[in-house]
Amino acid sequence: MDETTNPDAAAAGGDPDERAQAGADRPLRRDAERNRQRILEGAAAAFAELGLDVTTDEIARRAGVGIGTFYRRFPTKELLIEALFEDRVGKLVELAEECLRAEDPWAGLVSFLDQATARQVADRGLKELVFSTAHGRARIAADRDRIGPLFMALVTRAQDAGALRADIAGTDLGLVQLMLISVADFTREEAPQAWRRFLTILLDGLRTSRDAPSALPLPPLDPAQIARAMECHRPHGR
Amino acid sequence: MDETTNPDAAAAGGDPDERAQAGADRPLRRDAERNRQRILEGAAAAFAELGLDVTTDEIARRAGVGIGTFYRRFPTKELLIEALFEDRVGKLVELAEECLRAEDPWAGLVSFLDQATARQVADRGLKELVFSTAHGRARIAADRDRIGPLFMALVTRAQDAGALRADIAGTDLGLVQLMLISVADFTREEAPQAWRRFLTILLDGLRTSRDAPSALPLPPLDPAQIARAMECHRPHGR
DNA sequence: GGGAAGCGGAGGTCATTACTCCGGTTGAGT
DNA sequence: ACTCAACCGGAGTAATGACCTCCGCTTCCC
Repeated sequence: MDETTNPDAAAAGGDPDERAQAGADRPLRRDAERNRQRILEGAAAAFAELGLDVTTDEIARRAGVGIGTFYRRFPTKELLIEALFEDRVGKLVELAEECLRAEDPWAGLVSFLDQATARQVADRGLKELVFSTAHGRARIAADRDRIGPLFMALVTRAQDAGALRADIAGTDLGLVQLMLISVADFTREEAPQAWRRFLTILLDGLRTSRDAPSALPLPPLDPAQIARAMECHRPHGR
Repeated sequence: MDETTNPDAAAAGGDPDERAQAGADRPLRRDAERNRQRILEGAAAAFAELGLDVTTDEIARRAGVGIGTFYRRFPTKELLIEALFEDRVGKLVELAEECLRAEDPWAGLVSFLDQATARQVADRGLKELVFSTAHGRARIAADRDRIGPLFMALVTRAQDAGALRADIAGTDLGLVQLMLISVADFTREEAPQAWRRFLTILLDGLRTSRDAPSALPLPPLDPAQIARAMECHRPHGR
């Protein structure tokens, strides 16, 4: 169980088959390895679309394998989540660091908000990992903790440049993303990009000053779209 | 069953007891009427706090009555929802009409956003009724449909006055509220008023122009508060 | 004081979800 | 080719939770 999910574990003990260490892959039978990949792919799609609460049956169904196979590869759903999102959250941290190095501090901040939100809109599971400590107790939690200081750095850098209003704190950045993701959750079916309208509006509110409003990147929803969004909107939950 | 929930029904049929029509109240035994009130009160609190998905058991528990009693008064949870929220949604419509009559169009718009959001933040059930057609098929749905045109009127009036940027549509108003409520849901335990920060920021983004940022009505959350909010945050659902 | 209306809550039913078990199958080494 | 351990699939289990019914006892009203 451990060796299928944690590549480092096998190397430690007295492994009878030394070739296992030489090759990068586990000594996993071909069909088993193929199914493992299928599960990873199916789970990634399922988590992105439905969130971390998808049933194991749904994941197995999407992967095209039996439930028994699923549980042999990942004894716990939690282990699968760790395996899948270990780097995804880390990538968000990297994005923040990268945007912190942008020449224009304001542009860096905007770029971060835009891309970080886009990723979480595209991946419900990622959003849930970022905004709740319910899952991901291991490495994911560590990455999550690295985000806070980076928020603060992005904010103060943009403030020092005189672009961002002075009364904003690092913690506001996360809440801004939360707001945008909520809009995206609501309008997903009708206008998946609608959240960008509100990012633009929010940014106009976050600037120290401006004359005219920035151009909105896409048209508003019409009432019929709102009505349809309300139809298939589960207040909270799937 | 009907006569306990629908006051009009009893008057129609050949009711043997004519006094039932004379008095405003149903010929309901005193303890029964008392329990009915308790259920209404308990349910109002439960819906406000936990949303429309609260279990009937929880409602009965808060009301201090048995489940049997609950079901005798309200054969269906849906009937209870109708009875409770019939006017609440209507009150939102009235609020919009009232704000439409404000001397200053911009102030009217701001006032509406502020109060409408505050009511939905204070009452999860109300928010769910407004943003989803899952519940409330009768009179509530009718009231919900009256809101759209009023949004449009509020917007165009503020735009004609030159205060609101021209590229906003009526439908944006609902989504702005949705964003603010999402923040409130997240920060509820730590800083119940935090959403007002973002209302101010959004309004600064919605103005046609401004020089300096408006003062934010309360301080930002600190990282520890965010962390605690993440702890007790159920990604979606209770 | 009598009887209808009402009370409470144990428990039935049904749906959902994480997870197990085992008879049959497949792949890898000889 | 042959063998057997590893693997596969999915019916089945156990736990949970939600809605709602039923019925023996209580309370009110006349």
